[in-house]
Amino acid sequence: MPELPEVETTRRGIEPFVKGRRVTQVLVRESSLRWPVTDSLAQSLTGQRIERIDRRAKYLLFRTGAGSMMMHLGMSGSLRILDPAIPPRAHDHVDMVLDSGRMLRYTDPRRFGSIFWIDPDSAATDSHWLLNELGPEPLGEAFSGAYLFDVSRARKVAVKTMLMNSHLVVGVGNIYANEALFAAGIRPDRLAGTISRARYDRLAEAVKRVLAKAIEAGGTTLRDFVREDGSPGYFRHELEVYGRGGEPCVTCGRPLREIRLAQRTTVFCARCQR
DNA sequence: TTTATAACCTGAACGC
DNA sequence: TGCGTTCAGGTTATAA
Repeated sequence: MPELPEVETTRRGIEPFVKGRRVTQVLVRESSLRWPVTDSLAQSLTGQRIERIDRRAKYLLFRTGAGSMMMHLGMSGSLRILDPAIPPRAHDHVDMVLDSGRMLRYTDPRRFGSIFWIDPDSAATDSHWLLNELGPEPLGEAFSGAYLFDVSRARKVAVKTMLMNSHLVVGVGNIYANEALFAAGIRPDRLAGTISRARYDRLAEAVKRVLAKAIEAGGTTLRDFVREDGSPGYFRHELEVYGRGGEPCVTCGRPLREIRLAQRTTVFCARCQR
C-alpha cells in the first residue's frame, strides 16, 4: 500500500503514542520478511525509550539512545496502536509492547517489508547500507528542476522510470509518478535525456505539490491508527490518472491511455502530455 | 555505468 | 461455486 505520503501519515499517526515511551516487550511472530528479522531487534530494542520517529525515504526510523529500529512497510505493511490483549490475526508479524500499556503492531500480508536494528553510529549518520545510496527527498530543497535536468542528461530511460529510481530521488512510487507527470504535462514514456530544463522545473514542482497534497489528505485519517478494525490511516486518493485507464481525461475529455513501462502500469493523456 | 528482468510473498479480482 | 490467471501502491540482486 504505502507510498511516501502514507509512510509520513503513519509516522505522524503513531508518533503521539510511541514518542517518549519505553519498549517493555518485543514479540516477533514471523521473522521472514524481505530480510530476516534477527534476534538483535528484540534484544536491543527491549527496555529502550523511543525518543522520536524520523522518516528517510519510505523508511521509518525509531530513534533510541542505544540505536534505532529501521522499518520499511513494503507494499502491504501497516502499523497500528492497539491493546496488547487483542489476539493476533493472520499476518500480524511483530508486536512491540509499550510502557503506556499499549502496543505497536506490525502487519504485512505480502512480507515485502523489513525491520532492522541499527547501531548508534549508523543510526546517527544514516550510514546503513540501505540508506546511504538514496537520492534526495522530493520535498527537500535539493530536489529541483535543475537537479532533474542535471541527472537526466546522459539517460536513455523513460522519464517515469527515472523518476521512480530511488538512487536519484526517493519516495516517488508508481501512483505519484503517474500523477506528477500528468500535472506537469509530460508523457511518461518520453526519454529523460530529451526533456528541457523548463519542463523539469514544472515536473519537480508537480512532484512536490502532488506529494504534499496527499500528505495533507492523510492528516484527516490519523485517528484510524488506533482502530482495531480495517487497515489504518490510508486515505482515498484524489487521483486524476492512476487507475483511470480508458476513462476521460479530466482536462480534455479524451480517453486516458494505459501502457506498461518498466513492468509498471502507466496511465497518461496523449493530448495533454507531450 | 546504465538498463532490463527476475525475485521475494499473499490476496483480490477477474474470466471461464 | 470453483479453479486458474493476472495483477498489485517496493526494492534489490543479477544479468546483459
